[in-house]
Amino acid sequence: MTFTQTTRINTKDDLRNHARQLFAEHGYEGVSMRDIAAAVGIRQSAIYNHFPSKQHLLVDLMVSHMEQLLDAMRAAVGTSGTAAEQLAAFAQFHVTYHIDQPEDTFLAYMELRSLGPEGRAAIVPLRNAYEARLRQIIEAGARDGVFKVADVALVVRAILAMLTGVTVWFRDGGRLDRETAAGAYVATVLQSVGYAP
Amino acid sequence: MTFTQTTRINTKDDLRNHARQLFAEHGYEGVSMRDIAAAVGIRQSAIYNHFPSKQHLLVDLMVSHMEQLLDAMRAAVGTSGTAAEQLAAFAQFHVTYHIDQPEDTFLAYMELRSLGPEGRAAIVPLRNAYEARLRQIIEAGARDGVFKVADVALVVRAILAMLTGVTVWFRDGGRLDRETAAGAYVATVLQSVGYAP
DNA sequence: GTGTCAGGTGAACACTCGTTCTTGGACGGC
DNA sequence: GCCGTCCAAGAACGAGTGTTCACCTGACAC
Repeated sequence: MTFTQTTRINTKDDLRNHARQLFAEHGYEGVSMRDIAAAVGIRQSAIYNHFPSKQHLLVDLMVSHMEQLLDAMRAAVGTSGTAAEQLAAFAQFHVTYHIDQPEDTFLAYMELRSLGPEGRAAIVPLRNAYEARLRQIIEAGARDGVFKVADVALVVRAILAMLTGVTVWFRDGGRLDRETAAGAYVATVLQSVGYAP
Repeated sequence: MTFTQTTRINTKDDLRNHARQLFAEHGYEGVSMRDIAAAVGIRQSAIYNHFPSKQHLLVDLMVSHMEQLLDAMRAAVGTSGTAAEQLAAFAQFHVTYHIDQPEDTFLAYMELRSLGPEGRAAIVPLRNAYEARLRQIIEAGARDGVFKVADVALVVRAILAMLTGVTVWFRDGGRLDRETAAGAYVATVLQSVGYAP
């Protein structure tokens, strides 16, 4: 008596979505294949028709997130404008993207340690490419003398940590709305590189 | 034939130290009582002579860390000096403390979600007290007009996230030494609140 | 109608998990 | 010498882990 077996539309995407949410909430190690299956409404064994292992599921989630993040960032920041404009666009993008996709981004920054060597090898270049774009902007501003930074690599990491931290406290319906929060981060980032308009 | 049974000096501290390191490396869920016991050189069952449960071990670690952090911060920052001086002292302290105790601090910021309600109830007030001190400093600087901040609560969280991020990349023997890194963070933090000396 | 097949099921595998319990040796106080 | 305390060992508990496998079923192509 297996009724709804054929009413499923896209089990693979359902698995991705529920796994993303559960991993973000309890951590990779804290979620079992049975938990994920139960959330989707199938049995644990059926997951293996879509993903060869739990680890592959995690890597799939993290890689696709990083690719989307990278593409979206490049589209949002562009290549024209001053260093200050690009930095503002970058900060604005990073904060709003992280507000809109808190689970994905939380996962990407927290579960690197749950990745095996092959998974890490897939993620690290994508992260580096993302960081490299910010580094480019900071370097351009420093070269032009509009930014004052003590150490470029350190400031790049400091800015990313500062912006990503938005996921920890931001809640829809809280004291600040998306735009106000993003604006405050943009202003803080611009000040942090010593930009005086 | 249990030879070394009595040669143990302080098993409880050994447990704390090894558990701290293992939790920081693999996450709370990723470490078993057997792992911890093996690291210390005893059997799993002997752990329960010192801690009533794995959860209590985690709470012990996190609470004692937060208490030490809070005490050390208050000693380092003091209560005299201008807002800028206090902020510089705070940033300097936070970075060097996190560089020196990376496991403790990583744990404290990552494993809140592994805490049960009673553990969370013990930690949250300590975290709040720590944040509150930084908030005090920022507010004083903003009141005096030497700091320009878009939103005090947001900037407090932004600064903490930025500074805590040092644990992700800093390695002893790397390109930057402790003092250089801490100095760069101090400069970046002061700029981020719009302080112009 | 019949064959193919993606995608379900349920049972089972071999572990590992946190925790409990009984046992026994070493030790300081009396 | 004896006793209570501390703290270790080792076996066992029931439950949960990721994964595999044989089997079944509904939908679609021809």
